[in-house]
Amino acid sequence: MLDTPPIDIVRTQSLTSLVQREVERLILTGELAPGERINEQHLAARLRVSRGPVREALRGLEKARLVEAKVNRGVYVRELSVEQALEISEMRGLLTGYACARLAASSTAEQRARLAQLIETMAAAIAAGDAPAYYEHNLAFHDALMDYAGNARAKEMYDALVKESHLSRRKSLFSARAMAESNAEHRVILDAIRKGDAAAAREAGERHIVGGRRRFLDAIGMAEMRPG
Amino acid sequence: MLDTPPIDIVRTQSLTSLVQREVERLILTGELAPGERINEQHLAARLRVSRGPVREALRGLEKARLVEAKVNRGVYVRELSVEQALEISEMRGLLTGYACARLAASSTAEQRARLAQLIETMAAAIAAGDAPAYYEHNLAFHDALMDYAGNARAKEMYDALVKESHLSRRKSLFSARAMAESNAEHRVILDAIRKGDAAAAREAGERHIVGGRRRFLDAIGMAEMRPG
DNA sequence: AAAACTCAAACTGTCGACAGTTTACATCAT
DNA sequence: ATGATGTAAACTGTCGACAGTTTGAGTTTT
Repeated sequence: MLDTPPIDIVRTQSLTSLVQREVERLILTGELAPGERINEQHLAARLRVSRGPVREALRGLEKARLVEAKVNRGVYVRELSVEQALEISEMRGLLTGYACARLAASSTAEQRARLAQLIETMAAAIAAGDAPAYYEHNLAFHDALMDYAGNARAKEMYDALVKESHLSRRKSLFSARAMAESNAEHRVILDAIRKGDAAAAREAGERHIVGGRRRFLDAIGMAEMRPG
Repeated sequence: MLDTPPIDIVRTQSLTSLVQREVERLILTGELAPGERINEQHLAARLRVSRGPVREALRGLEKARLVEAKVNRGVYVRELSVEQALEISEMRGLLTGYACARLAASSTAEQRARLAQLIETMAAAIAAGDAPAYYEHNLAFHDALMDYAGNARAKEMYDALVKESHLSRRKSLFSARAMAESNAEHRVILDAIRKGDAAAAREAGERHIVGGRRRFLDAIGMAEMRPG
């Protein structure tokens, strides 16, 4: 396994939670690849911990859908089929649409200003051809949307879906054109929110994810799976 | 703790999964009440199992939001605030609306027939004043909706939300009037699906859950918290 | 009588070990 | 060479034990 620094004992939180966070990090960054087996003993030795906390952490990650456990056969980083990835994206779209509708119904001036600011930052990233920066601020924009919507449960579900979507082997490397398209949709969303048009905001939020899915499929050359 | 039969060792599945299922059952049936502490040692002794599998099972239930773990202080059956219960119901409504829209866009004759059949069964239960039967078939109706929608992820999220909603201490004991209202909404949903009107189906599905929430609030005498 | 303190019992977090299963390799047969 | 077979190593599932923390009863102090 990989060279991560061992975890030190902290009395205010359990080793399990630390292991869980660390393994989650390894998965989300791709250091542990989808389909890869996670060896309990090696992982425990790596983190200078016994197998107990490791097993508990893996059980948690299993429920979070980041790993799959096969009885007597070990735990594997979950692999996402294209179909599963699309389902996840559809659910993200649903939640995003919901959040947009809620914001259209009630949002503060500061919230709208913050969203506008993020859109401008993304525009700057596109102009600079800085895809990683775009990616980062895009995440922040969607986080803000879900945050401001005021439904904690919705945000948690959304966050879980985003984590899960990282299991997709295909890294979403956007072209400049795709980024521009995406950010234009962000503007449509914000406009609808500003107008207080909940139905339009919802539609724009859902469309945005559908558009993201299309851009994703185009990027991996599976345009034929476009939603019909 | 309670008098459940001990779990026997089966080699094809782990004790952890059996313990998890059993504790989940205890929680969903209310034998373990929200707020109640779950003693690892007692539970392990009850089920004739060591603490390892019990701890792993509880870790899974924590991620499923059925229990909460406090470091060094044990695991408690989760308590739901009214606000949290409403958030859950809102998410159920969102998913239900989604499923209805999908079904309006594409469903088979058998599926529509099955839904119609469930509605008639519920009508019979109402006529007979059989609230438990209504409750059961209502669950089946909503299960079928999510099943037929064809998005496995959506169904899993929905199922998780339903389980979580059982944490609400207020048991939803419906009056005959509430049941009749609820079933009338079922008919509206099915009509929209039959007409292939996705927007109407979605609206009907969401309204149905909102209506359920109103009936719920009426029942517990908190009408003032009606969504505004 | 109420609050602060003391100490033992109870409990959680963690560990190392054992049993049973799976996996991988070496050997043998074809 | 290829496939089947047997065996040892590796790994998972489970258990019992120990250490540190929390809880609660009993005692002392104000």
